[in-house]
Amino acid sequence: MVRTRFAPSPTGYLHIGGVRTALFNWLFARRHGGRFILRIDDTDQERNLDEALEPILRGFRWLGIDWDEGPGVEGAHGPYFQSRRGNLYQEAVDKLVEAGQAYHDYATPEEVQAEREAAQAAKRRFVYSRRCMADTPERRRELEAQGRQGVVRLKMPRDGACRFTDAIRGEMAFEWAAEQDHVIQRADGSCLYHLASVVDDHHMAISHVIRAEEHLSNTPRQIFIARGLGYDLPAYAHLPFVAEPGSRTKLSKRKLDKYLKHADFARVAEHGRAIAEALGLSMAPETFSPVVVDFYQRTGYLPDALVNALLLLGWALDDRTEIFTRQEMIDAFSLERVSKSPASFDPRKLWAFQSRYMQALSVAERANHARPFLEAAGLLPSPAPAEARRTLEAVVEAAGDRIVVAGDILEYAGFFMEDAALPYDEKAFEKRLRRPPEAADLLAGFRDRLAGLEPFTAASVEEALNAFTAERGVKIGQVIHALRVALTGKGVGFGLFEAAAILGRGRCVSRIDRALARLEPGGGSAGA
RNA sequence: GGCGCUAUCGUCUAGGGGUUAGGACGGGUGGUUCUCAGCCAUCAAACCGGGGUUCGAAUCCCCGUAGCGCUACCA
Repeated sequence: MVRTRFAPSPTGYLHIGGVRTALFNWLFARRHGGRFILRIDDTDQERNLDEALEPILRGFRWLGIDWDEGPGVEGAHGPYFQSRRGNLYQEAVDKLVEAGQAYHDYATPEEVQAEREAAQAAKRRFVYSRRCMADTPERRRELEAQGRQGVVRLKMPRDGACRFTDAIRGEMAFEWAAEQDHVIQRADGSCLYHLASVVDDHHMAISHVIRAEEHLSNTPRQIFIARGLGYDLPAYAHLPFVAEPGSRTKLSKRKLDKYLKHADFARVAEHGRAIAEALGLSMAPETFSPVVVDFYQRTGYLPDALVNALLLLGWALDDRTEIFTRQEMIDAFSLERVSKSPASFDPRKLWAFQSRYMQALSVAERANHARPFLEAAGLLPSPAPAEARRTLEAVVEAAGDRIVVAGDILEYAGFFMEDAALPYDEKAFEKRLRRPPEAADLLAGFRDRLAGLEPFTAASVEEALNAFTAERGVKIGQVIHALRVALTGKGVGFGLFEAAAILGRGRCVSRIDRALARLEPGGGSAGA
């Protein structure tokens, strides 16, 4: 039975690199009919657990990465919170000490550090002298009588090598002597990560440990612990890092400001921020970032697009397949095809996936994705009346592939506003209405045509405009750009005739009148 | 400092003793449209360096170099 796991710390946000690791674990479990376990690494019990965990679970749910055991899904191997498994760790520590694979040690951190520095100065590898090792009760009492605090250290072998097979990197060999006598239990009785991780993996019957490359060098000490406890070893697979955009450095959640200097990242972040602002959300910059899953959820990306992009970060099927449905990726996934070198996360490539996935949806589906954004912005009541829904679908259809993420609907907010509330892009207003001397006259003339136009459709408006420009002997561009600004407030947008048809005769006339009034001396040109 | 992992276009990658080194993103140019987006066509762009093995190396081996990781009473 294949059983894989992902063990996030409750940090308050789900990081894109972590999701990639979780995804590969999930895919591997699903591929082999196994189970995917979510285990919460909450040994630092400093913050409010629920508050710190919720965004992580929400992110996984949104992405469709479901867990078979973990928070909210009880199984035979719980509890799934490390903070509640202390008894198992203590048991393991005792067993290791009893078996002579670990020992109580009473050296102060300063004493150990001094040895470490001496070794470095001599350009030797550091090997602890075990000067304060206490392997008998008498020795323990003696050292404790000196007022020393004890920890438990691993008694690592000092000869030979640790060999294991990594499913991605092949045969590995590490000199045992390079390993430290790592502390597994602190003076206060709490246990450290490596011990807890090995114990939990065993008790949760994890068959494949699939994790990031940073743990490759940690594997020997974990194997030592597992063997000391008499556990069967899981299979290991060490994934390449997810690196920063445009670099080979490990992606870190701490360095948002640095990523924002990268042009591609900045662009995506800026786009997301504009959507958040249109929604009136005040987002904390440290979590509203393109390295955090929440960013994509809030700006209206499709989970399938994000998952697809993440899939290709360190894995490829062949020389051309890029688009995978969830089932296709489950069927195709294998550890053998995971690459060994770090992959840097490219938000522009994700954007391209998003664009493709969005365009593959029907108008009704895209409208469904977009509607919550208009509601959140206060532009559409919830539930929306039938007429508003028709307008929404018409806008979505006309906008076509201009709506890449669902939040892009807010670019078309003007269609959902009162005429009197329509904001103008001042530069466009200046260029298309104020500066061309004939603009006001042409617009006024065409307004009267529209006022009597029947029926009022995209085709009839186009016909009317063609007739009008022919009569006046002007080019179509002399009217159309001015009209666009008058109707939508913007200099760019989708087809103008479609825009007019969506607004309808009354609103078109009203918006033209408002723009014309604004053109007159003293006509609301303040701030221009 | 020690130990380890890694190295193909700017980015993600395919290939893996003989290839015009393939695809995608991004970029350039031309076309189409009322603007924008798109779409179509087209172009540029890579095997880290040095040695070896071999008839032949980007591919195998060694050495460098670089990046990253581990070297914590962090995870």
